[in-house]
Amino acid sequence: MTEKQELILETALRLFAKYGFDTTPTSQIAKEAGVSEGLIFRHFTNKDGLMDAILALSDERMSTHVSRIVELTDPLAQVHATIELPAKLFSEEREFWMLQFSLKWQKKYKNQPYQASTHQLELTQLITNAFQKLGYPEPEKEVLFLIMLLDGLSSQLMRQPSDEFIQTILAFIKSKYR
Amino acid sequence: MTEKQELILETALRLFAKYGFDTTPTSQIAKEAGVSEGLIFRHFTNKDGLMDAILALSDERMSTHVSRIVELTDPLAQVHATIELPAKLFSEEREFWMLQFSLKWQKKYKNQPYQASTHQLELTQLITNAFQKLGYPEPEKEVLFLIMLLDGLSSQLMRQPSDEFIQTILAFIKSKYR
DNA sequence: ATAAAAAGTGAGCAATCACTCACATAACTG
DNA sequence: CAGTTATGTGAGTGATTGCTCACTTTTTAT
Repeated sequence: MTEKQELILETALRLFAKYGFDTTPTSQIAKEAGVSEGLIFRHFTNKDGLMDAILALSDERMSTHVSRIVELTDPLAQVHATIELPAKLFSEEREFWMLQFSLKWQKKYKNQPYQASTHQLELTQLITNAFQKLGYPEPEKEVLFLIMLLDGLSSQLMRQPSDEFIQTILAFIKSKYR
Repeated sequence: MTEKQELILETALRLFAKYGFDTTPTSQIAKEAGVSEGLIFRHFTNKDGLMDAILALSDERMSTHVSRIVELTDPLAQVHATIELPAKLFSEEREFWMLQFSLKWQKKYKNQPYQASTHQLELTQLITNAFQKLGYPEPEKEVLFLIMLLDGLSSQLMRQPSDEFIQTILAFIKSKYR
């Protein structure tokens, strides 16, 4: 990955997150990245290719986070770590994950990111087992419940990202699982 | 509201929900509605005006649903009715509400629909009181929790709209509040 | 050093899109 | 009925956009 390639990806990510994919012209990406427009197409074929490259990074990063949760041995610790995941994602790379979540609603990339990825499935399986070990009578439904909750949490985090708010709500959610 | 005006709105709604606002040309709306393209602009000024007209309907419809919940006297019944709200919205007018939810993530209409409307606030207040009456120690946090949960539920409903799934998950959620 | 491959440029093209406008028809109004 | 307003048409326009391509510069390989 060239220095300019990374620069293009970073800029595209920032602009896509800020203005949306369809409303961000490749000319603007080139301008703000300080490269010629043609270079974008040389490296990423077309505008969709740019998005695909950004999404490929999503999988890598998610993989790291999930494997850290898998490493935990205590099932309750796994559940709590999962609850903390959205806030962690947003604190580390806000724009990147905001783009991910906004994409969930776009038809084009419906089968790509966060939601139905291998890691999502792996995590679901893990937390199902965790709930089972913790003695919950309906672990599958419990996981679905948690997924929905964290989905909504992500949505809240995008609007109200103050540290105080995050800590309060995380503590409250965790208090429901002990 | 003319017959053709309604036809345009319906068609625009369907196409916006299916393909997204930015990627739906006004020419296609006109074509599928069986009217001339110029008529769209005569009635709705510009493409944004079309969207605004659609969003104005959102407020009306939500108002009906919220006032029905307000009319209930039992606080637990209010909570349960709120839990059923997303599924109700989707069963009645799927495309319409899908568009609403997808819009949440678009910068342009961030201050418009579902989320921060008067009715959202009214409902939040109502359910806060309901939780208080039910003896929950932290009613404000409890409401936020429920909002997030229902947000995530909406997201699930869009992907997996089978009746069986909906009934199962609704029953499970409601079993948490009694 | 030289050739070949890769990286980088930017003017320009074809297509698309939101929107206009001159005009036609239909619906009210007195 | 005549006059006025509202509704409806669709070809045309200017601006924008994704993308190409002929070309230059830099890097790599031998």
